[in-house]
Amino acid sequence: MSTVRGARERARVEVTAAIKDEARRSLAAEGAAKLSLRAVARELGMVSSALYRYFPSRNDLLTALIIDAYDSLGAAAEDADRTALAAGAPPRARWIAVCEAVRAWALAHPHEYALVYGSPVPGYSAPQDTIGPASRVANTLIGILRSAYAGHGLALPPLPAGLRREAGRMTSDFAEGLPPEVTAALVAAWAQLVGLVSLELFGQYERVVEERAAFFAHAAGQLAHGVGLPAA
Amino acid sequence: MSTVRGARERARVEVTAAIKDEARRSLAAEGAAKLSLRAVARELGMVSSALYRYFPSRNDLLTALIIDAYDSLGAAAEDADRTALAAGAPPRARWIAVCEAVRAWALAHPHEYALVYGSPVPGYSAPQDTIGPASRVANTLIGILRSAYAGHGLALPPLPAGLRREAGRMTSDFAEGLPPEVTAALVAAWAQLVGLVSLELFGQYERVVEERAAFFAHAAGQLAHGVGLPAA
DNA sequence: TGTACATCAGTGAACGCGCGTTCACTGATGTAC
DNA sequence: TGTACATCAGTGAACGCGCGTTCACTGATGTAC
Repeated sequence: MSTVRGARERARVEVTAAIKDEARRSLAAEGAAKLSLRAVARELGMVSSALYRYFPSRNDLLTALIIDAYDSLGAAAEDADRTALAAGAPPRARWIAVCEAVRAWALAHPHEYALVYGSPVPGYSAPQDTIGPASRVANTLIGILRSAYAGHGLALPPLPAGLRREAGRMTSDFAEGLPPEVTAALVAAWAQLVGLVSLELFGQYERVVEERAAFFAHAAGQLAHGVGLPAA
Repeated sequence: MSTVRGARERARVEVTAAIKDEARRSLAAEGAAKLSLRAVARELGMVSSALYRYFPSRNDLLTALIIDAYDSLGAAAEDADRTALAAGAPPRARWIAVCEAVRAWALAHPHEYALVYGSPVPGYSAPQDTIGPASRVANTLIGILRSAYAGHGLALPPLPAGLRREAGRMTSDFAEGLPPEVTAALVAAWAQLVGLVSLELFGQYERVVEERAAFFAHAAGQLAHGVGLPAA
């Protein structure tokens, strides 16, 4: 009953996937704001109204793409960490591996990256379902810092008075067990990581940075330093 | 001849400004991808074809908005630095003042910020004219580092071998006079600054960072540290 | 100062296009007896 | 195993909308003599 579904159910799964694949292709050509159900249907040889059997509206299709993008990016980050960990890498190397994985995924899926980390799509607001997938990358980074902290500890300067409460709240909200100054540094590093990737991807490195891989590797090392994972 | 223009010329300047103002308003409501000449014209009580007397196409209007946005942001950064300098602030305080000015401008003009630092508008590619205005913020930061370097110097660890050439090239391209490791750190800090502002603005701080001003101030201090401007 | 002409802002209609969504329908697949 | 009915994927037409851009035009402003 749960393994062998009927032809109807199997077809449904396949067509749903085909719609999302085609929508991702359309995303790449036109951007999220111009994602069009009719264009997707046309490309699939269906009539546009048929898509409504699969997604109740354009926004629901967008939501599905966003969740998939977060999940795909999150999986890439988790894989990179798992691989580094299996190779016996210390926390700093794991951190850098995850940063590199995020950048690599973004370069491979620029429009899905823009979908989640670019400017918001006008008229669209992400529903609750995106929250879980959205935090996978951050959780991976938190995991690395947790094990570093459990190992040799993380030495960071104390927080300014004005930020202690907020850092405490953030810690108990999503980074239980870390010292608050590490939590604060982590969030800042995460924002900075996204900044590095976004600027490269959105064309701001034009005429500025040429050797982008080397530059990113250096910056990722600085980020590691910023969260208390200094070199050597 | 150059001071008192005819009624025609004065009208042209005013209508051009009115069109851009209305377009900025429309930007805020719908986003850049949906910026519509017809909607702008409608709002101004003109007929849509009349706009073609002022901008040869939709893309040219977009370009004008982008240049204005870069200029407005650049002016905000420069003002902040001038003010800090006039108050006798040391380089680190000037750096932080400029970062704060960028954030404040972005919060005040979120859609213009998204226009220049958000995901690229599909089907639009920025022409040469945007390059100059685009670099005003970076140039302000470079100026601060130059005077810090001329003063007490800037102590940063040496660059990894793989980045020395690139850092040298960047230095001679746009930061003549700075040590290459400072140039590299500056570019990374600039990307990270944009990341901090973008994430806050694009809604990624939801459920994560609450006391955003305090958090940003702390992060800006870390950025200053990263370019060799440590506290006290 | 007055006249003839050139310039140009703004009009209104049109072209050709694409969009999201609804709805009554057909016909194939699945289910209960 | 066979029949009757329910479910549901996909169709095709339609609604009502908005878009960028072109074009021939009117009428006011500016310029040269």
